[in-house]
Amino acid sequence: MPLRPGPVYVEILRAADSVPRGRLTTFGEIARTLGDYRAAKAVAEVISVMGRAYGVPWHRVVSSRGEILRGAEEFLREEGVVVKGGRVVDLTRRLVEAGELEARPILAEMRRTQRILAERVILEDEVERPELVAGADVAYRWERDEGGLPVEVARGAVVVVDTDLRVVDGSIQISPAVMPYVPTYLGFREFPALARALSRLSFDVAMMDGHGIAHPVFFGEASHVGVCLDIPALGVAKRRLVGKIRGEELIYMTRQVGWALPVKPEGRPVYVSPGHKVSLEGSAKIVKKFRGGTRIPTPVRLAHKLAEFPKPGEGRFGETSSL
DNA sequence: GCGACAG
DNA sequence: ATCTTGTCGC
Repeated sequence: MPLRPGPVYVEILRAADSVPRGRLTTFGEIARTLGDYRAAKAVAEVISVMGRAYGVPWHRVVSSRGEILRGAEEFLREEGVVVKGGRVVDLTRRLVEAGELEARPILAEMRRTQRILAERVILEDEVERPELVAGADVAYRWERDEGGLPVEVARGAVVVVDTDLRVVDGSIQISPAVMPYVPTYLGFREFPALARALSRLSFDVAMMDGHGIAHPVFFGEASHVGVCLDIPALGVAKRRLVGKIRGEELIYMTRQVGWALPVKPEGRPVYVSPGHKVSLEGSAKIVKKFRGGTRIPTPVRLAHKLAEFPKPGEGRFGETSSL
């Protein structure tokens, strides 16, 4: 099966390819063309890692302050662009703005999909007393395909844990990443790898690294996975994406979307939010029950470890540990 | 420099 | 998330 970069990677490269010789654009302009300025950092990474190998004029894409990518200076000079101190001098005059770039507003389309699917989220407990919790996480690595082209690879891992916090089952699934990490679109990035691993196992509720409804359109990764696989799911995150903390409640747009559960009296809280077929109360209850003395609950912690790509020379059969 | 947006 | 040296604390 040949590795093909997903549509978001393709649109980023297409946008860069539409910048003519002697002109420039920015990571942010490309991100806005895709439909969301939040993708600016992802654009920078994709252009710098994939641009040269895919034959697009990567050197014509710079930061909003005119900072150029490493190695771009000689190519820009050759096109008559003046570079001084690692920055282009006349960005304004040469700038190709978002409206002139050739790319589809794919992130805007994905946002619409999130809004539609968010209406399907159910915030009631399907399972009253979960016995088996599936911790799920994904690790990433840039690799090269058979033709030497860089592709980002996802390694999804799921660990099923019982009420004694014992591992009873697990799965690892490797697949090409479908899109780079863009804040608020994490569900799209991780869903394929998670779905492959989750669909091979049986459990009562899935717990993943990320947020559930604590999201700008109430459709974080845990909601995405929960709705699309029609399984109970909840999110556990180390950092906040949206909302304000009031006591232990996480409030966004006048309603509670999750919890900021204290771990130690003075330590940082862990953010918990329902994804699908789990209630607010249920999500906190499950995390407390399956938390083994550490900040990150055991199922997610183990999944995180299992997802890691083995270092060269370590592990057998491509596995980090045996399950 | 500030603000900050999961992974 | 990944890249990475040393450092702090249970």
